[in-house]
Amino acid sequence: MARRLTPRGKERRSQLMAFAAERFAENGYHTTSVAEIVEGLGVGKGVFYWYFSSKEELFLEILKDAQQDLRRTQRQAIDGIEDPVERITSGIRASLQWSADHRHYHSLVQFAATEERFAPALRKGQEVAARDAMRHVSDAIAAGAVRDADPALITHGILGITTHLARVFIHDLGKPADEVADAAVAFVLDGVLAADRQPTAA
Amino acid sequence: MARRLTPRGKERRSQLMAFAAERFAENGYHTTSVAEIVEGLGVGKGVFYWYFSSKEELFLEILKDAQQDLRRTQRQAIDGIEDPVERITSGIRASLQWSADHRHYHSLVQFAATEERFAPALRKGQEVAARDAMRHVSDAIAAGAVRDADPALITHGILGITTHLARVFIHDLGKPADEVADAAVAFVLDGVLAADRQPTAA
DNA sequence: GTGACACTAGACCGCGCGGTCAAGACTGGT
DNA sequence: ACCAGTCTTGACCGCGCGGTCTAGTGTCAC
Repeated sequence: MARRLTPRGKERRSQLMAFAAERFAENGYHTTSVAEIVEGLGVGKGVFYWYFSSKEELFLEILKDAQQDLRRTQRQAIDGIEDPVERITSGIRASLQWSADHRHYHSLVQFAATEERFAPALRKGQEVAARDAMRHVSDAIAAGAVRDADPALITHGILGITTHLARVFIHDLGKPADEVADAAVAFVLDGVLAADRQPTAA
Repeated sequence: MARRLTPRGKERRSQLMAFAAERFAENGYHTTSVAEIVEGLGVGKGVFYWYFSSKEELFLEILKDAQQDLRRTQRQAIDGIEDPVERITSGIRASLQWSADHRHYHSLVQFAATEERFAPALRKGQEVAARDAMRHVSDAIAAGAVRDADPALITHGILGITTHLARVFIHDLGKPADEVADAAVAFVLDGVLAADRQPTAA
């Protein structure tokens, strides 16, 4: 698409994306019709196709936006932190907080993975994120702070814990993000740190 | 539905479920039409609606089947094992092996979670699985083998690692299930075991 | 005030979908 | 041999979808 947009136009576009994201997350992509989206905003169908060339494009745009936003949040969170392990834990905390603040994003991702035409775009963003995280893991291993195992496996173990706990405890059960973050960090560190650990007594 | 089925009928029904599961996983639920399914099997449309009252019912049936099969596999894997920690690790290994043997199931689950009308059925099965696993975690905590934290958090941490590693390394990268299982178990145990652990040296 | 263009409305279109149905073929029990 | 009931065929239906298009209206630069 890419049109010249006045401030008013930008506002409309954002409205459409925000509302559609909510509906997609709630009801699913296919079950949410373009008609439903424009009706929900009380506008005509022409508005939709002025800003997006198709429903598919809208979805991809929402996905891209969310991935960029998460990445920006993570970068800000670890900015200025030197210790690689702290960078990792801060990243985890930031991700979980972001998850709590953008609840519908999870469903969108899950859906995108199930359809051939959305999977590539999704995967691309996730690979970028995984590479970011893996760099810190590798740094931590090099510094002797994390046990010397395949960084890819460690990284994805961390990502797995983080996303799953986000879904179950933040998304579904509504627990506060910081509590879940504490638990996630504890789990990850005790599985990852090479330093000694006190046994919890028998 | 529930019809009286002759052996021939049961065979057809299985064919339909197997083929549909493959197409759903490959292309998505909505993008796979009933017409496509029956054409793929070279039969008429009436066949489909003889065995299933709707496309939706078919999907739920596939989901239920898979969940039952996984659960059966897990039960068999831990049968006769006493030590709760070993039960957990055996469960992890069995799950990952099952994942490798039933690659398309993952996509189905991911999709089911994104649509209001499938989510309940999915969640129900997952809660059963989580409760199963949690019992062993609680046993392990009681035995002093696992550190004394919220069993739900520990359990879901384990499930998160397991499913995520399955998706990335088995599903996407095609690594052998037993290798991934070793890594998953190592990650989980070092994050969970209360017993002493040797530092990996600095 | 006027022209240029960003923006909006909503009737309309064709397609392909999920689902139906009437007619008949196959199969096994008796 | 026959019948009851399982199984199969494929033309058909109506609906609702994504997407189009025309006739506008709002807005701002000059």
